[in-house]
Amino acid sequence: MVRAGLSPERLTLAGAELADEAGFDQVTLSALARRFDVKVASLYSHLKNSQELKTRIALLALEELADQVAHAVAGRAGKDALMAFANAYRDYARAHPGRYEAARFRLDPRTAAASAGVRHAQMTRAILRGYNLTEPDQTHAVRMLGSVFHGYANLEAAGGFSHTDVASQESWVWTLDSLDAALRNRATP
Amino acid sequence: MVRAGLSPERLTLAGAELADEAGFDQVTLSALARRFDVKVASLYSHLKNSQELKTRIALLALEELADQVAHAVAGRAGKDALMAFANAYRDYARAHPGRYEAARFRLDPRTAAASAGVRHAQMTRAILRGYNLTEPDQTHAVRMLGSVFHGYANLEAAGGFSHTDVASQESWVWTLDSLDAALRNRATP
DNA sequence: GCGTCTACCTAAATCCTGTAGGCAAATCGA
DNA sequence: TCGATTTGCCTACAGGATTTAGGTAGACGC
Repeated sequence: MVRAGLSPERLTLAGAELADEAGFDQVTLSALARRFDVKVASLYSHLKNSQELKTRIALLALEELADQVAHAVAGRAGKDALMAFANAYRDYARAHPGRYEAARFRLDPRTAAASAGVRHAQMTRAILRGYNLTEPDQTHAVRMLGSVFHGYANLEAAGGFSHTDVASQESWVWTLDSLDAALRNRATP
Repeated sequence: MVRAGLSPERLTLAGAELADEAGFDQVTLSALARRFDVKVASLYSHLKNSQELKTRIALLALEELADQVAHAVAGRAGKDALMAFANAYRDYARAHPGRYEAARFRLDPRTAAASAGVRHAQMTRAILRGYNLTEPDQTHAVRMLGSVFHGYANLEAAGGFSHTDVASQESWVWTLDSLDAALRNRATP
């Protein structure tokens, strides 16, 4: 009986790949067991339950996304930083739809507070420094940007933008231009 | 043996209520059968499978949402119409979280084309008439507005805006003000 | 080499989906 | 009103996912 060499990390990674290939809701312990050619019960030595698997995939996705955004934004400011941030976000959602979906998985508050989600909020605020907003406007802006990025990625993933011949890329740039203008408008002199 | 008086319509409505109470992913034929005190297999006389149930709930939600938006927007124009539209959208998402989630359920293209989703798109374009946008700007704007509304409702439902003491309502108004300004900025003279 | 730990196993309970076939209530035609 | 047909709900069953309990054999420390 050769051992498969499972671990929470390998299972999480395989789960993330499975999510990208088949959708986050197709990520089951059974599917994962098949992928490793192992019996389902064996996975319970490494993961408490399927909830933990999903949580781990979500945390992985948040981490990866935060890394990519951080890398994209580094050394940029103002509109340049805004565009880099938004593009990193959208690119990740397009390249890793399952992981992106996982990143939206509802975490319990304690887990969320310890996740890379915190870095996302910090980076968003960092972007906004270039726009000279005072509180509470900065908080409002964080929420607005989060909504647009998330909403756009979501609708695009759902195929909502594929029924006209206007390219999604153009709408995206147009949207970011509009947001930039709106934020500059809000700047305190 | 008293008959329960099931029908696709009653099942759909009960499913929608169940979604609001417990979440769309908790909507199962089993749960529905329990609610009607009926055996699961009996439901298959009225619904092809659980996919059809979910699709019907999604269509119901789209219909209801379109009705509410249409009612809210009637007789308004410009920013007034934009606010009414956006508020109707958000209010529905808050009052009926499960149905709202259902409205985002991925429909196959044929079903989607015959759904109230079409009315949503039309109404969004109607709102934008007040901003005097030419194509393709109008399409871009439709996408931007859809993203913001959807993204905001989604993040709010996920509890993403409950960690600071800045009221979500204020951010919402601020966001709508910003969008209005951005759209006015885009108007062709 | 021996004992312990642990990775993976079998077995089984529970729950959800879906199919096949049966009985009785509702309905309709004469 | 009575008989035939339709149909609403049933039992039975099969398949797949989750999860727990308990067993066996490989890996590893001494």
